[in-house]
Amino acid sequence: MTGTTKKPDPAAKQRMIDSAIELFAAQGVDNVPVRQLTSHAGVNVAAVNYYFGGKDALAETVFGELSARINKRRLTALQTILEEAAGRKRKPRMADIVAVFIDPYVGEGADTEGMLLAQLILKHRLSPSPMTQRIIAKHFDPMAKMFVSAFHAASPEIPMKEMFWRYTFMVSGVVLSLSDRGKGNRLKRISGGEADASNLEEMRSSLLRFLVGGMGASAEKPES
Amino acid sequence: MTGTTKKPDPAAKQRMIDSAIELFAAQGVDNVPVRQLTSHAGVNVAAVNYYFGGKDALAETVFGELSARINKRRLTALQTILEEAAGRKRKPRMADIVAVFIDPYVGEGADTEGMLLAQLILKHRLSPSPMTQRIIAKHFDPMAKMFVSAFHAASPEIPMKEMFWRYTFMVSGVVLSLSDRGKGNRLKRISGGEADASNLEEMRSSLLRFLVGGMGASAEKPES
DNA sequence: CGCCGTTTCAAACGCACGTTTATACTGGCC
DNA sequence: GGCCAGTATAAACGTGCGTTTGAAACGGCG
Repeated sequence: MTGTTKKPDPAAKQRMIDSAIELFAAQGVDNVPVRQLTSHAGVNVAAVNYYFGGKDALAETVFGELSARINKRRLTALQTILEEAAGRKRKPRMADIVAVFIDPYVGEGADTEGMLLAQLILKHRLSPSPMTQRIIAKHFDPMAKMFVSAFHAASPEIPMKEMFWRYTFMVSGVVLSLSDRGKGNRLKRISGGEADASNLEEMRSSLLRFLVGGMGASAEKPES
Repeated sequence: MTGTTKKPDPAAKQRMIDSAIELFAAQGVDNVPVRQLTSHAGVNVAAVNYYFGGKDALAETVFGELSARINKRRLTALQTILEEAAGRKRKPRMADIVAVFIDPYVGEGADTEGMLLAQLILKHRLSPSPMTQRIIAKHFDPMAKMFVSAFHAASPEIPMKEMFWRYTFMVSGVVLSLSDRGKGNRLKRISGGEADASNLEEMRSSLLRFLVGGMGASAEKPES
C-alpha cells in the first residue's frame, strides 16, 4: 500500500468551513456539489454529514457566523452615525447610512464575504427554505428595520412606506449587481470594457451615488 | 377501456407553450420539472422532446418570442420619446426613459410577462448558458446600449461610464425586487404589511421615483 | 496488550430529473 | 382495404445529487 493513512484530522472541520466559504461565495450553495467541497477540503464525502449533519446544516453554520459578524459591525456603525448626528443636532447623512449598508458587499476587503452575503440573499429570494428563513429572520429583519428608520431620519419628508419600498430596491440592486462577474459579465460587455463589476472600488463609488440619489429622491411624481 | 384515446392533437404544441409561459414565470425554468409542465398541458412527457427537442429548446422558444415582442415595443417607445424631445429642442425626460424600461416588468398587464422576463434575466445572471446567452446577446444587449445613450442624452453631464454602472444597478434592482413575492415576501414582512411587492401599481410608482433619482443623481461625491 | 469511543473511508443507496425507446394508435391517401 | 408518415404513450434509461452504510483505522487508557 501507499503511504495514505486514515489518521484522525482535528483541523478537518475548519477546513470544510473554509472551503465552504470560498466555494459557496464563488458559485452559490446550490452549485457546489458536496463532492467538490469535500475534495477541495481534502476530506471524505461523508465528513460533511458526520460533522455538520448535512450540506444544508453546513451552510447554516457558515451563513450564521457571517450574518452575525456583518450585522454586528453594521449595527455599531449605524449607531455611531445616528449619535453623531444627534450630537450635532442635525439629520444623519444619507450617504453615511448607505455606506454602512453597502460596505459589507463592496467595501474594503469585502471580496469573498460580500459575495457570500449576496449568495445568501439571492438564495433566499429565489427559493426560500426554512434554513435561509431562520437566518434572515434572526439577523437581517431587525437590521432592515433599523436601516429604514435611519433612512427616514435622514429624509423625514419621505413616508415610511416609501422607504420600505426603496430599501427593497436597494438590496436588490446591490445583491444582483454584485453577481455580474465571472462568465456572464454583462456590464463589461455592453460597456465595451469601460466598466467592470469585478472592480469593487469603482462599483462602490458608483453605487453610493446611485443609491443616495434613489433613497433621497423626492416622493412627488417625477416630471423632468 | 375508458374513453382515453391517442388522437393526434394539433393544439398540443401551443398548449405546451402556454403552460411553459405560466409555469416558468411563476417558478423559474429550473424549478419546473418537465413532468409538471406536460401534465399541466395535458400532454405526454415525451412531447416536449418530440416537438421542441428538449426543455431548454422550449425555453428558448418562449423566451425568444417574449424578448422580441418586449424589445420591439420598447424600441419604438424610446424612439418616440427621443424624437419628441428633439422636436422640442430639449433633453428627453429621465422619467420617460425609465418608464419605458420598467413597464415590461411593472406596467399595466405586465403580470405574467414581467415575471417571465425577470426569470430570464435572473437565470442568465445566476447561471448563464449558451441558450440565455443567445437571447441576451440578440435581444437585450443592443437595447441596453440604446437605453444607456438615452439616459446620457437626458443627463449629459454624467459620464457614459457612470451610466453603464447605473444601468446595471437599475436592471438588478427591478428584476430582483420583482421576485419578492409569494412565500418569501420580505417587503411585506419587514414593513408590517404596509408595502407588498405583489402590488404592481404601487411598485411601479415607487420604482419610478427611486430610479429617476438614482439615474439622474449628481456624479460628484455625495456629501449630505 | 486489549479494549473502546471517535474518526475515516469506499461503496452503495435512493431520489429527482431530462431524455430515449419501443410500441400503439390515428387519419389521410392510393 | 392497406399502407404510411405523423403522433401519442408508458416504460425504461442514464446521470448527478445528497445521504447512508458498514467496516476499517486510529489514539488514549486501563
